[in-house]
Amino acid sequence: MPELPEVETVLRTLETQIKDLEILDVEVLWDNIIVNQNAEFIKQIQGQHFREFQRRGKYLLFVLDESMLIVHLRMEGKFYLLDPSIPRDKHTHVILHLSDGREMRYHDVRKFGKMALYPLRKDFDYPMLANIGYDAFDERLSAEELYQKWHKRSGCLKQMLLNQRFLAGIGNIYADEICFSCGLHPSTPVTHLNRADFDRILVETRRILRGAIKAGGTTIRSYTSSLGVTGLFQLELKVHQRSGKSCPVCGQEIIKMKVGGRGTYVCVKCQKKQ
DNA sequence: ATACTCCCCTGAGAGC
DNA sequence: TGCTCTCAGGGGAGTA
Repeated sequence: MPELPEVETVLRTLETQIKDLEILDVEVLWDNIIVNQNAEFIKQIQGQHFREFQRRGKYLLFVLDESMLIVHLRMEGKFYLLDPSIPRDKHTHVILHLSDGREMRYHDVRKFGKMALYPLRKDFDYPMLANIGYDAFDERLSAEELYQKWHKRSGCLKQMLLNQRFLAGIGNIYADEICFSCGLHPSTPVTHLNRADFDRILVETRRILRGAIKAGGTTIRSYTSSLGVTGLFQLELKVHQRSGKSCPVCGQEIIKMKVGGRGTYVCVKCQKKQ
């Protein structure tokens, strides 16, 4: 699943490919991908150009001339830039016809992805972003604030990392890696974490996400090469999807368990529950 | 306000 | 071999 590093990779790759191109026309082949009214979406987006490329958490933000196009890839959303002569496959749901003659195709096996178009505004108060907090790299986000907001809440560490309301961008893969890197068991109740733990969590979160961006993201079944870009961070994963293999630190066998209803990988020797 | 559950979808893998 | 069943998974909507 594309998380912050994969979304960042997709965004930067697209920027080199489609910046300042015009959207001539749009075909929507599966209505539920579009959040607002289809007819409106198609009418408004025609004739606009891709001007700026931004990201907030796992959301892609495309600044057009007069609108903001916001996309969430969810589980398996991908963009392909292809020549129109290449046959469309059955998982292609939205097609933007670009002024350089190529098609920008939104491809999504699960059809979970979403895109919406809103009039451009400076305050970023778009409905689709209403429930997400600071991006993990936002300088305004501090361990102190995270601590204040979280340390009295119910739930465990992994649930906190996956919650996008305060800290946005982490998904299942990086949540596991962050927990491991901090030496904390993912099911540790948040109330058991102290102020120093929050410092470490935020530092490790940023370190791991930065490393993953540098590697071009993680390529697993649900996130494979989009736009010809294949991430390599899967080679650096320490616990995620490594059940049965040995912990790179202590050699203990990594186990898979459920935490907060999510498949979770953990080294129970390095990650003691607190 | 917070905390659950359901729902959207399809393909992979298990079980028979 | 081939069918049917179960499950994963981000996040919004609805409900307690």
